[in-house]
Amino acid sequence: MSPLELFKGLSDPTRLQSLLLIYQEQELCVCELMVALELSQPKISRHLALLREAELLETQRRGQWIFYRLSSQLESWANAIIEQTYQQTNLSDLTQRLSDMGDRPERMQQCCS
Amino acid sequence: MSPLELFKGLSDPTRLQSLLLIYQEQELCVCELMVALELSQPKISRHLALLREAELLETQRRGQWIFYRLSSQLESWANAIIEQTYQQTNLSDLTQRLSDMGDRPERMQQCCS
DNA sequence: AACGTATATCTGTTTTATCATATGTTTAAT
DNA sequence: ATTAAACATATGATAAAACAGATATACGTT
Repeated sequence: MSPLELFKGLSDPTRLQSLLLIYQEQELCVCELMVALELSQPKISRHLALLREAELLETQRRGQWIFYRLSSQLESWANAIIEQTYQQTNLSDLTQRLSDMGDRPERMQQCCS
Repeated sequence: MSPLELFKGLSDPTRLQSLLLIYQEQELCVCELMVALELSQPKISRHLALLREAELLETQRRGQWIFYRLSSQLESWANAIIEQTYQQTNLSDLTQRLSDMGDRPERMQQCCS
């Protein structure tokens, strides 16, 4: 992945917020992002597909949910840029709506942090 | 300047290369970027105008030339992202064409480094 | 059947490229 | 001094391309 592809991925508010929130939460599914960003399902899904095609995100299906997380292939410079951006961004509204959300899918136990 | 604006600015190859080369060289005028990137004058000029409107670059006229450099207002997180991107990018072709260029505008003496 | 997600299609908007031209500066000629 | 030419850059207009959003629908799982 090149810097240009990273910047294209992050140059849209839906994608930027989605990626940063996923970064913060380790992983999220589409329905959680819909609630946090207050956007329609196809809109979220379409932007996540772009981030996945850019190899910024990867997916894992667990039951009926598809969880998105940062690609495990991400190089360190890309991680550093995401971290710096995260430090610079206020996600409190999104985080709030996420924690107010009912019926969130259950997570696997994080047995070995 | 927000992360989103920075990423929009850097999400085009002409703008990304121009900005990184300016970062490396301290300052450059349009005619130097034309040679280094092998692109037309209006194309370079337009993209630089966008970067200036995004407050990523600032300009200074000296004689018939207009020099572009990184904005002195840039916050440190933005500088850090640019530096990381620079480390990750190979500008040797551009740098080569720049140093092969004849008739480059003269620089002020850098008296006090 | 119900739920979560993806995708196709169409539409409207934004972005980019190109050509022509305008602005401002320097140099040279008269 | 004044004018003209040459040069560097910016910008207006238009066309082409890329992108984003909405609705409807398809797919896969429970």
